[in-house]
Amino acid sequence: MGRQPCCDKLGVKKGPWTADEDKKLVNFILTNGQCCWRAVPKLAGLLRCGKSCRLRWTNYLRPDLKRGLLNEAEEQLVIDLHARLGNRWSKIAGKMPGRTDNEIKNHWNTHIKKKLVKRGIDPVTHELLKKQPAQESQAPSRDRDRDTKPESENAPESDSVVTSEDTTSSPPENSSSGESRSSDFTNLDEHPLVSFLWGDEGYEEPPLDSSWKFPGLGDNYDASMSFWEENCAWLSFDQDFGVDNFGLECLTDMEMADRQS
DNA sequence: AAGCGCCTCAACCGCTCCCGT
DNA sequence: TACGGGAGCGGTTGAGGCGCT
Repeated sequence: MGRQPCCDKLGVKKGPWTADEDKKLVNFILTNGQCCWRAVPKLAGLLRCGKSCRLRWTNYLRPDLKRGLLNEAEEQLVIDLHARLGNRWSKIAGKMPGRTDNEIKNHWNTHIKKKLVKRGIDPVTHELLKKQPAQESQAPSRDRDRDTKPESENAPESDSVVTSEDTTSSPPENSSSGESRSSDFTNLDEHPLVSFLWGDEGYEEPPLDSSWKFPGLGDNYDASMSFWEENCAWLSFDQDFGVDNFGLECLTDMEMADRQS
């Protein structure tokens, strides 16, 4: 139907985000909250399309994001949820505070899929593969080496479908996107994200509030990033995301919701 | 030390869903 | 109820990183 593109193709920047752009976006969202994404680039002074801004925020800049690889419990949780929900990554991510759909999707495609195949499980149906492909995967290859961590590799597969019973270790108390956590900061000075972003030298002060500067931070983006990672741990699993439980109940709820839809 | 090939993951694209009118 | 517009979702891509030869 020739839908209107989400943004003018002309004059819209693509590709990796710069620290400067990140700062502008974060400044804007922390100040104004998430309004309509279409308007964000213009208001924030970015030459990006709104979609791109939303993606950058939800997948990378959001304060409540955990970073780093999924741990074993999280992986198992992903497997369980995938068995129930299929490729509905956003729903899966919704049950894993601090993780994004993109992150989970990537991890699934690059790690979990392979592991399941190695264990003789079809990653699509979560049922046992007819012919154990374990042997096939023995073929020497570098990535196998990388993947070949002892941890779950030897897990016996007695069930054709992976169940949730063994995921009681799953940490998240609840779900909910936690998208607007930034509003919890009454003083933006205290916002670690602002802190780390200011750590980048050479950035021109935005017209918002010069008091946001944090000279104590590192000089480069990476250093600041690690600062951010360290200081935002509280935003991950320790945080109350507003949903009571993250056990099987949530799955039941999901199933109910699915049935309704 | 250099070159090559594979892997990872951030970002894009296009479709679907949802909501307001 | 139908339509249009915006947001969200899932699949895909490609640049950069890393390990092996």
